[in-house]
Amino acid sequence: MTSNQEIADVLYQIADLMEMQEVAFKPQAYRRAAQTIESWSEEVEEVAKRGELEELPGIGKGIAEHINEIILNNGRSPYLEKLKKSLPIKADELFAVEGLGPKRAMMLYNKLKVTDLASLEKAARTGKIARLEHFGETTQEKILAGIEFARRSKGRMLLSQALPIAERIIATLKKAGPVSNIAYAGSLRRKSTTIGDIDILVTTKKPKELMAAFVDMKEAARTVVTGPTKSTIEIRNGPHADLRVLDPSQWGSALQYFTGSKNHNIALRRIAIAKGYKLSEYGLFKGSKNVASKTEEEIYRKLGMDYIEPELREDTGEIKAAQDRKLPKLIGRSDLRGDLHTHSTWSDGTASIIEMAQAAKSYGLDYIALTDHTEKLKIANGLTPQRFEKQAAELRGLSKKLGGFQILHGCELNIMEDGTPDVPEATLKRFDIVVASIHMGLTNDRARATKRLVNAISNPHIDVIGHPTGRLIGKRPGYEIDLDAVIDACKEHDKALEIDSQPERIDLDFGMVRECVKRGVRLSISSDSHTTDSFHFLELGVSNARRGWCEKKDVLNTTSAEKVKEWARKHE
DNA sequence: GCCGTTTTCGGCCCGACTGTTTTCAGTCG
Repeated sequence: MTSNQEIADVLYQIADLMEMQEVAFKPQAYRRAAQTIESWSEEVEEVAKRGELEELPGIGKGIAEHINEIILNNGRSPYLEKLKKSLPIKADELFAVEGLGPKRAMMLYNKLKVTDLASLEKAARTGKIARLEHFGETTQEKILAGIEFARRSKGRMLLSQALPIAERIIATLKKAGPVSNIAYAGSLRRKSTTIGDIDILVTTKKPKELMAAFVDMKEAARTVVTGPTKSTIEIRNGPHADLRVLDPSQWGSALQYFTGSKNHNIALRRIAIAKGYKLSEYGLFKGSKNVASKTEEEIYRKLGMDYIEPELREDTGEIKAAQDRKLPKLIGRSDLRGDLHTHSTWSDGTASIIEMAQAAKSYGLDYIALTDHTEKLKIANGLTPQRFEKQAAELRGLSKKLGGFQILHGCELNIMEDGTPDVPEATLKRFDIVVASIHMGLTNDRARATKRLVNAISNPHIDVIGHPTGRLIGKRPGYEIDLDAVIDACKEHDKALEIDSQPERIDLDFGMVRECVKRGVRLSISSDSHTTDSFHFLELGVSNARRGWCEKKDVLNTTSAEKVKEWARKHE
């Protein structure tokens, strides 16, 4: 099986090399196709088998042929290899250096035989770049700084890491001068799983003071660029951050523009052109007349569509849905009434049951399911059937102290190699709800992992599959699963799949969430809390669910504790 | 190479900032 990411990477490489040879328009076409493929929730290899590649957006006859060839050769592309022979450049490495694009990279290759990051660094350190025509000392210095940054920032930041940085910048700016509007935009506002850099927009009567405060922030390691309306700094040990100062009359168009995504904006601008408008960050224009720019809402309205929430702006069908007035009414944090996956000191949590319950209550929830680990997960101090009995006794004693807040008794059991639980049936029967997860054998192949999950879903005592793909963002990809087969099993047995909201998990990913929503599979958004201060992770899970077009009705824990128990009881 | 509210050819998003030019190309988002 050749993964979607592998196919997309090949197409990206083709685009890079073509761009360096100054091939017109094709690079964009290949990149657009690559983006479609890496965000496609179904395996593209399956689409290819059905002969339906050309139905995917941005993929026509030519690229479909390339994809078939890549699949046939197990991920290798003879076409790319031929390109590389004529131009042996690691373009993706070089383009990651700030200020280096196709033209300059080509010049460096022709004059200095620069092909990758190492040879680029050598050329810069020996002063050869500064002596080239059209380059200079300053450019050489910038390239060296860029190399360092590219090496350090390989892999993007988690959403949960970027959010507090953005909030700190906003707090600093608010102290520096009067601001009428301030917000973060970009992938942060769209709540992407990972974030490349941070975009802050502001309207103010004191632009100079705010720009100065921004580049002088104590978190800033250096200034990358600075101008009257735009500055970029590098956060110490962190990402780049941009500040843009705007006129209040252009707040909506600028927020729309800088929120992106790029593909969403390109699609919008095409629609604008078709309607005789021009859309930019300064507004929607008919000739030289500004017809909408104060709010995002009026821009979308003028373009003949409903307002599109930032989380949906990826050009994956949201524009058509907005035109047809068929956008989903997205779930919000306040729709969640409980949390169906939490831990206590009985297994590997850091707080007692009562502390966890009180924390959940003050976070605004009505109930939690206590789902400590089971016996086979030794490293997490998993509970034996006897200890679960004792835990049940403690729970009975607690119920009076919680003033209406409910604790469901559950567990997070281990799905063993053959798909069976590591808990005897008699013990399983006593739980209000059972979450089942794969913790061991994470390297199973696709067929095996799928079979384990399907077996678990078919078990009448199991209600929810926890972190269904086992991924850790930036650390391990997780096991591959046949989502279709898992969805079929969930539909057949009316079981739920979890969106685990731990920042490095966010598992299911939004692409798979969207597939579940489309097919009517119930979801559970849970914090997987091991500490009293983890319940706010639910906001990350909700954002991810929103990116997957999820509504309140799709999520199990938007109902009452009683309804959840009733649903679980039906399985046995 | 892809696509269609200009539909099978002829387009393909738009503007700011920088460095090295001495009027603009390259890069970025």
